[in-house]
Amino acid sequence: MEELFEYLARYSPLSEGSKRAIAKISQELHIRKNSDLQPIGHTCKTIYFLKKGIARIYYFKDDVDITESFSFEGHIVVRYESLFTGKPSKKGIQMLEDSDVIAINASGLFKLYDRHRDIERLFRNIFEAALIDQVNRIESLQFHTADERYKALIKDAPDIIKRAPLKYIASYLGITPVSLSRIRSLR
Amino acid sequence: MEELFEYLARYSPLSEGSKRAIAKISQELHIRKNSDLQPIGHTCKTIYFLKKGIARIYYFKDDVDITESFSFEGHIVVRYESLFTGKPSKKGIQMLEDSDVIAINASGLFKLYDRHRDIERLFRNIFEAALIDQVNRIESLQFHTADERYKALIKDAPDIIKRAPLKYIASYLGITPVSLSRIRSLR
DNA sequence: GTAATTTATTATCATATGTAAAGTGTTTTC
DNA sequence: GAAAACACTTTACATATGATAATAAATTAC
Repeated sequence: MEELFEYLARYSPLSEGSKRAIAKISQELHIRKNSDLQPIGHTCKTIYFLKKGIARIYYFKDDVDITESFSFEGHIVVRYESLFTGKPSKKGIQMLEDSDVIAINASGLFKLYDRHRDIERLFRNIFEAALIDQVNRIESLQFHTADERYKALIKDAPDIIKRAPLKYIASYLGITPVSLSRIRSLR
Repeated sequence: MEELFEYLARYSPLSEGSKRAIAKISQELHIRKNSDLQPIGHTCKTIYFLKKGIARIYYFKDDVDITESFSFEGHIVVRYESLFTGKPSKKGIQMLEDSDVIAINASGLFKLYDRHRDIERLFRNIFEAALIDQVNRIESLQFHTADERYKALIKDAPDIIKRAPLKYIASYLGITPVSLSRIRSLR
């Protein structure tokens, strides 16, 4: 659990009691490469922290597999639109490598908000940071070319090329694998 | 202020004392059509509630004016990436009509969090909802055609066509005005 | 109210990306 | 380790969108 608390401490401090409370509603999981951490159709009731490994959130649009986002070790994975609405998500979470994950029970966490104000504040800060990330992603999608987005991705996460199949990277960039191949062949 | 409190009540309840505290750090403004509520380059230190009128968040990319988002009466406008980082925003907020706005001082608001837990909780809820909106916007930009995005926009906000210049709508959709003209002429 | 400016449309041509199909290389399965 | 499945690249052609320019329509300024 230590990695998780190091991550959380980056957002705001937690009392020892709050840490114990979070530990109590969390459990460590090992997930095999290519298997689903959460399948499509389930309601998101868990906040996952990636200790080791890399994940993607994906869904199907007209039978085409679309990668909405990648998440790396040392970060959390959440399907916000399901977690905060309580509705089933049409998105799944798949691990792209054999992975170690800490699963935090979300309804348990939200209950802790009342008695542990530092926890509520901490997760408010985490979700505010996530909001910033999403705004920046929109900017990237709205007015950068596919080529620019690809360059930005490999700058941001150079090892993504080695760790995720190009077909997933392509749909993440909003293009087809064929088009990504073309972009890559220009270098 | 009543419209503001009706809006806030949709997210979670506020005590009378909390309402008074918010009113104290808020002020009503009248803004002329086409003028900036917040110019580019300023740090976002205010959360605006639109009583009447319509706003856009915009910025310049390579001298081209880009509309990042529209906001309508009965909703708030915030440049999250600046509000939560404290960094100057490269985005401005412009009113597209003569407008009535309630300006909530953000640092004043954040100070209220300590003594008014209902306020912290309320704004956590508001920002969580904003996070959902951004996730959905990403999905729209990532895997819908410009034509689909245009249809979705007029379904979502039919009067946007009458109230915002098409050039702004075009850049919001991630296309040029010429391309938007083409899309529109197909109907 | 007229002139000047801005906004929107249309046409033409260029470019980027999509689709489909074929071929090559890699991984998985038994 | 061979066969099958999958991933990636390349080519050819189709389509959508961009860039530019000309024109028309609407708005703004005086």
